[in-house]
Amino acid sequence: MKTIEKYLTDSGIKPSYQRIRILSYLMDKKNHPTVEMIHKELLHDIPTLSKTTVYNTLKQFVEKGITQIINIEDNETRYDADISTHGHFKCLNCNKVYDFRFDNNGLEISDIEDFDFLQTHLYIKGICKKCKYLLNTKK
Amino acid sequence: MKTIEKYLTDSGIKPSYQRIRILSYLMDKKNHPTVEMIHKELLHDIPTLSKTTVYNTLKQFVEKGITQIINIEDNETRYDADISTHGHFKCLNCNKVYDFRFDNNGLEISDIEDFDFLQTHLYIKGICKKCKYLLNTKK
DNA sequence: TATAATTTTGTAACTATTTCAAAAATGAAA
DNA sequence: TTTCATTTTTGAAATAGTTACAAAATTATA
Repeated sequence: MKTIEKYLTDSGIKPSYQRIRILSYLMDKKNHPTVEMIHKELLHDIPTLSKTTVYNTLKQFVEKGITQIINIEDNETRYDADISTHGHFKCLNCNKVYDFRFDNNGLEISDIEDFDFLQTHLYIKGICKKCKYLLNTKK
Repeated sequence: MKTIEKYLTDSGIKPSYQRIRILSYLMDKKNHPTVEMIHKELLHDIPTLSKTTVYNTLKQFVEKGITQIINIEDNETRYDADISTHGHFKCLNCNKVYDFRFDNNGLEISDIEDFDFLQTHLYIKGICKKCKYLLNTKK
């Protein structure tokens, strides 16, 4: 069995064609896509693919813990098959979402000492390196 | 002039009755409300208050920098008049959103070294102290 | 007081997401 | 293979949060 099929099976998800393709998309592109983006892109290869399937599949991936939700946008949800602890940077100029690593241990937190932490989401917004130089040369 | 009116004026916002009431609500309750919550609550005192006004007012508050958006929920936007750098903890059991302080300097970030940071949002989800004990005693 | 500018309101439109039942595909048993 | 049961996908309709917009109401200005 292929790696991606085994990964689904091991996560308790039957590896249907649609599920394989959606997970592959997430893993290959690493672009933190919206449902819209996934659906639009895969429609080229799977003309019958419905948006509901994309929604259902992603919900299942999240429940089974192989995909995480990114709420860096105000209006729509993005998805990430990289479930390791990492942060997301959104450039307010080009709107691209970048991954970044951060040290969870160095983080000094007050006021919620005896709470149980299950998920940590770190979002930073600003201007990315590319846009910074681009905007500077424009002056 | 009252403090809250002066705060609005200083921020470049004309202190209309609705705006004063909405900002007061945010500052007094400190409950990271949704538009729905603000509207429902203030409707008791201002029966003509429209949801559009709440939306417009909050949008203006965010633009003028006296309110920040909290995207800890998947579906709806929450608002916070505390614009100091602080994190938000959401209890997955009771759904309450807690504030917490964290040391921004201790945060070691890789991969996005030359990026300009404008906003930092730290969201943690898990089980709060209250629910933790409550769930334990239930066993 | 009359007029202009601003603010609020309510309806309609829009968009992301969910619900749900029928159709299609898959799996198991005979 | 054929039949029946189960699972998955699909598409249409419903729902919910948000925005657009023009009319009404309020406030500021001359």
